Amino acid sequence: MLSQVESSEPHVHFRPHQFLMREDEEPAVIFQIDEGWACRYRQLSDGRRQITALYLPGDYCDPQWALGRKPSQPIVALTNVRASCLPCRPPTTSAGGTQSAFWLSLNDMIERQTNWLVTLGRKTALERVAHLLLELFERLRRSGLTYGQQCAMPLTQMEIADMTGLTPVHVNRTLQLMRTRGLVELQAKWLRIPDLGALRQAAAMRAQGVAA
Amino acid sequence: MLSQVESSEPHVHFRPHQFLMREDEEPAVIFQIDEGWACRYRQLSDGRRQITALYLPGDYCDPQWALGRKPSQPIVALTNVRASCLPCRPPTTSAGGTQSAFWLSLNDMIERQTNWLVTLGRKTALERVAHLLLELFERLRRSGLTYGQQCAMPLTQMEIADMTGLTPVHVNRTLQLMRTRGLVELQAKWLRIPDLGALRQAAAMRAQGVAA
DNA sequence: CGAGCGGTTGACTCTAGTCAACAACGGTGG
DNA sequence: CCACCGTTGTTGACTAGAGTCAACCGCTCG
Repeated sequence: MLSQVESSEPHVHFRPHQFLMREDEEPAVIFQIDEGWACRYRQLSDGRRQITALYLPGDYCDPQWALGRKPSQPIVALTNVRASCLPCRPPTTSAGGTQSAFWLSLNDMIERQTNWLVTLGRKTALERVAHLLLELFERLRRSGLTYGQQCAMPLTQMEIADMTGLTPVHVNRTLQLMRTRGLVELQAKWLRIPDLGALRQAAAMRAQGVAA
Repeated sequence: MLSQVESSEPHVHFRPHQFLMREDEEPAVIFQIDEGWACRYRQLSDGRRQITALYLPGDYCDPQWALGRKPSQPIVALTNVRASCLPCRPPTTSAGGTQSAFWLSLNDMIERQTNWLVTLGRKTALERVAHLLLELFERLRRSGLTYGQQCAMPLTQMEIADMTGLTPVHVNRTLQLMRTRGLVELQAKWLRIPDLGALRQAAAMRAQGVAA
């Protein structure tokens, strides 16, 4: 169930539910996801689970490992994952300064995390799910993984629940509501967003700069 | 209402409700809090507010500014604040590597933020408030600002609510409950924790390493 | 063919939110 | 010195959004 990383091998594969990293393990490398989705989470002793980060193609996993101590949360593959292995102390630290793609990606991750604090603390179920689907679409679009108004959406409703802090049942009802309002079309692990502006409004997100 | 920072002056003062940084402003310096409390927050268009970070004495404000673009959230003083001004591109970047106090503090901040994702996503009102009071006490203790089982607690119930994603009314009821259970004594902006272990359990936090 | 997972729906419960009134406190200005 | 006023804290009655429990469907994969 645990990944066997060979330092001489720059690529690794993982199956769904396979760990990329276990809690309190010393990371040997930082992964860069080439294909597939993964997530970081914490599980409480009574079973409640919260997903705290989602890793999509192109993402570093995890950039924070370059900063300090051991990871405090496990990371698990959600789909089949193909990843490259980078050294844990990226040369960018001393070389390219803080403006390198690597450090900017850490900045982005912190930014997303902060946005989720607002969503989990203050938003309704519909706003939460809208935030998630919107973020997925826009991140995938930046990586060229969208097709018109559509993109892949392999998450189960259970996983959406663990991401949005809701129960699977309520996620289901919320998705129904969004469908009837024409905010999203979601079926067969495929997402279509008819009106991005409407979804952004439903998510109560900050207005998005066009040039960004 | 806005701070006047002179680059030749290494110290600045702020009054309660005064901004250390406004949204989308270009930071000229990174503050290090010498005294007092501040917070970062986001406010939604309908008034809902979520505090996303708390800055206590010793904290950098904000370490993330060394990484990238403009801050997307305002920072405001909660009490009187005295702070030092550090350059935005800390020499530590190229010099001391990623193990410097500065980068470790960024790591800590991300860690705390991740813990709050779990709390806001999955925990009950009592667990949320317990998490907050516990974190405050332990951060202040690390800075030598606790006195036995006690520490300062200048936050209003309104601010606790904006931190924990609750309403002020419910924060009040929750504090009452915690008082009757003997978990905390809180009065006159002063917090006493009779049994740290009990509070940790009530907060449903990960068990804390003794040596940490 | 059967088991198990993911999705759907209904009925009911309960935690937290809302609205409203009032008390306690602190600072300000007459 | 004290009356006034805004802020903070407290309490009660009621509401609503999300959780719980349970049943059932459809599909995929051994």
